[in-house]
Amino acid sequence: MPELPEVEVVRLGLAPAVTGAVVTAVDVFDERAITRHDHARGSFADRLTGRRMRAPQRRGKFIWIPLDPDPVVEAATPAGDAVLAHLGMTGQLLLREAWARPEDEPHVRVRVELRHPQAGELAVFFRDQRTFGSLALDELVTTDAGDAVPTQVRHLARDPLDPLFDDRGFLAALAVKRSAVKRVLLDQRAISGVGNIYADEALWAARIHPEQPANRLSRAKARMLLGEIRLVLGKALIEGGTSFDAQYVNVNGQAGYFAHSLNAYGREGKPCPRCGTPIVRVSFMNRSSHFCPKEQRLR
DNA sequence: CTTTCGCCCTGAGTGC
DNA sequence: TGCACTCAGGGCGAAA
Repeated sequence: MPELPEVEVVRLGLAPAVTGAVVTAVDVFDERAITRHDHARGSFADRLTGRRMRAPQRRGKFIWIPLDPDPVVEAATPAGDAVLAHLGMTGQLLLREAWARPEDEPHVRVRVELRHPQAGELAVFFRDQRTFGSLALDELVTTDAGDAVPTQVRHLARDPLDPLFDDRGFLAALAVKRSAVKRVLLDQRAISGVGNIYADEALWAARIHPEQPANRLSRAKARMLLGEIRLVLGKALIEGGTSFDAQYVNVNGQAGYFAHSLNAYGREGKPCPRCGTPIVRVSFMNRSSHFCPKEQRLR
């Protein structure tokens, strides 16, 4: 459920607490929470303990926190390394007092204890009900544009809120692909950060049927779609993200408000806010698509 | 190469 | 009340 806006809210919340902090202890309570980690180079806890964190970064739905160079294995990782996090469906990164007990709340998979030069001792809890999320220590690699990203993020396209997002490249990808336009929106190699909720919302705003073949969109329509993607992601970010239940929350455990602003997603049978036609839900790619059957026609 | 499919997982909700 | 079943879906790797 956490898509770009939710993940960005988490990154912004994490930043003041972790930037400059030193990891004093790492407890992994459930190994499934670190399935992204490559154990061949050492355990997650061993590699993270003692390291100093820099400012958190994000691309698409991935967050990472670059670390100051490790004095022990400096040569092995020329661009450095980082703690990488993907929240999956139900992952949460929560700021806690250092004395807070992980066993007092459900699904705490990992606890990272920090000492911050100003804020002092604190802890970050990684909670994850469905364990689709994961943490890892990952190597950074330098991209063509000169920025350093974890190896697991390398294959992702930039996200539409990234100033270096390749508008022309994305439009070209749409123009070439015969698959459903929604499939392209969910393909993180074409555009990252968009998930089921914001794909449905952007398609509704642009009046495009989710199963319209991407290459059948006019250039103008495709450009409008990209604009609506940026618009809906930006609005959701300002509202603190979309929360349906207690699953998505910021680092302080608070829900976002954007669920009230959804026009299509999760509104099956309810009137389209523009024309009143009941929103329909159809099965698509093992998930659901919600759209207005009157305004979003398959051509 | 593209596209599809199955798997990972838990708790809320539904139907009988 | 209880039990079986369905659903939510991001990422990834295997299969077609």
